[in-house]
Amino acid sequence: MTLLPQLLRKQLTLALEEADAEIPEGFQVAISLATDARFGDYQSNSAMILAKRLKQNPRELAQAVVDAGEWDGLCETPEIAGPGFINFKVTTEILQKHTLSVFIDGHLGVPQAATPHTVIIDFSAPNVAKPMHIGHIRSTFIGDCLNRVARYLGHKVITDNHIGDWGTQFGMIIYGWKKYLNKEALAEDAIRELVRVYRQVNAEAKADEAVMQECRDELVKLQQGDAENHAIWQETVDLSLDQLRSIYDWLDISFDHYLGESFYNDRLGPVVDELIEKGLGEESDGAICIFFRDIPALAEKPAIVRKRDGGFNYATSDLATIDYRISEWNADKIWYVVGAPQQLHFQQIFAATTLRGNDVNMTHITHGSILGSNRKIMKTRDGDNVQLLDVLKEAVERAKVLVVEKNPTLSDNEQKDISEAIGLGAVKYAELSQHRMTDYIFSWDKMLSFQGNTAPYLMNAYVRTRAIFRKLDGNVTFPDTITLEAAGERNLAIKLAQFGETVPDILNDFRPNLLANYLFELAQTFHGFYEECPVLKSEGNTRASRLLLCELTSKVLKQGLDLLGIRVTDRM
RNA sequence: GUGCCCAUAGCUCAGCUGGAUAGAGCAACGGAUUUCUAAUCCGUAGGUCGAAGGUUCGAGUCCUUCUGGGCAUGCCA
Repeated sequence: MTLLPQLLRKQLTLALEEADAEIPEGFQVAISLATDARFGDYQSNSAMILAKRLKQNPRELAQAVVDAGEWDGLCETPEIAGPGFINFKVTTEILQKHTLSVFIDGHLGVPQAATPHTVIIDFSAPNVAKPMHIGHIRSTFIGDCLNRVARYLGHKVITDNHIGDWGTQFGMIIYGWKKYLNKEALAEDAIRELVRVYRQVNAEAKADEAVMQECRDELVKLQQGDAENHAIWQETVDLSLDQLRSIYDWLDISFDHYLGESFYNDRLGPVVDELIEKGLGEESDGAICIFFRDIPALAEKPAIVRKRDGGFNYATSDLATIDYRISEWNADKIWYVVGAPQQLHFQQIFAATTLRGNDVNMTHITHGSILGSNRKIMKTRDGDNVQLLDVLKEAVERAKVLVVEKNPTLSDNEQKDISEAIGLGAVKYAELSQHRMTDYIFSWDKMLSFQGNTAPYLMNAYVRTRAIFRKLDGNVTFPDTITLEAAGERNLAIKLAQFGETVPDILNDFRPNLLANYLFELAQTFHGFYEECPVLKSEGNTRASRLLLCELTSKVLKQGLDLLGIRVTDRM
């Protein structure tokens, strides 16, 4: 199916040719949404841009193009406005036809990717033996949303949770496990007990060098394959993963793989050997480094792939990971949803990958930080750090109070189900409706707000559509023609047509908030329609058309929210 | 020191490739409901887009400088 702006662009391009305008090489006419409803539905500034290049009067050029064009059946005669905008208002017939085709389309008007890619998305990546805190929601929710969108657009996506399951902290954990572990506490809440043990050992090791040394020894034994230590490590990882998975399940986020750092342990040495062999790895101050002398920004920023003590670090691990993803999964794109502080690291990794002769397309999808009340990044050690699970539970509890109040007759199970959809949805929406680059200060009230531009607002629009169909007796048959007369109907139809324009845009710059914004506008438009246009009390064609609009709104809201990872319920 | 990001209404934020009179939500005030679910709708009020220059027919958006924040800058990830 063809989107409305595509139809207009085609027609405008033809008009330019008809008007004998000189079109410079590479010039493409652009159609965008009207910035204001009184300008029509869509607008183009192409005449102004072209006039500038051709040194002509923009309004005259616009007029000539409009006069030369053939607009019948597509839109009303375009109007020239301001310095030379061409404003379009599509005809009711076209809009009606288009609405029906979106309604019938299995993808609600969202075009499929012209060239599907195999995309690896690397996101969330928590450390084991530590609880996920509020800072993890950005990578986790954005990554999950991009996964859903990319799949919806027809790409082959492989999600991989590159968990931090191998590192120096295991020396202390193993030492503490052997000495201080409370098995009962471990059974009750494994991560909490591991954190308790870790903190205790950490404090002890700081004060006592002998303890520190014992921790190092435990780590060395682990790395050398000591059976007991390996078993402790394995159990730690398993327990942590159980707990992480239960949170992901609750959030309806799934990964195809959980290949953490430990998985690549045996592959690190060979990577470094190969780098040395190819002349890319050089010794420097006892370490093996990759230098990027041809890249000005990185000229003085080598990547260390083997430390002076012979150990490897995360640059090595990431290179091994890339190798695996290319050779085993045939990745042609890799998206890293990781915070902005790691920019330099990824620049180095990407440059190294190019030097090694791989042409996989890699993107570091950065995001800002969640700050504490002191405007500093929330760190695990900070006292005011907020655990993710606590936020989720609080959100669901606050939602429950409202759900019970508004739906006293529903069963406990239904109330629980709705409360979870609302609470978890609100937290996800709070994150995803924000531009990913901006830093923001964590606020319970903002994160858990249910009023205004929030998930419950969108969910409520959906619930209103479902309520209408619940009241209908018998089966609904949707018409194969519709009429759009009232302003509310037309506005809604135009807004619905934009779903297919919005979804692909998300991946241009990896911006889930574009979808969130669109869905908010759709819900607003629907609420307006709902006030203005009674459905069940209307009759004939009007009623049938409105029912269809409601059903289409319902589908788009449900699908759109699903792309954000937010679930809808029929009541709330 | 160098590099990256950010600064928009009282508060929290949109504003994609420069486009028309800069928009939402929250908070404030005034209205609408014996409802197709008011978690809603309509209205009022609120701005020299951090500062100063520059490019352009046109700048919140691009360039330069400055101020104020955040982050990164070789052996933690």
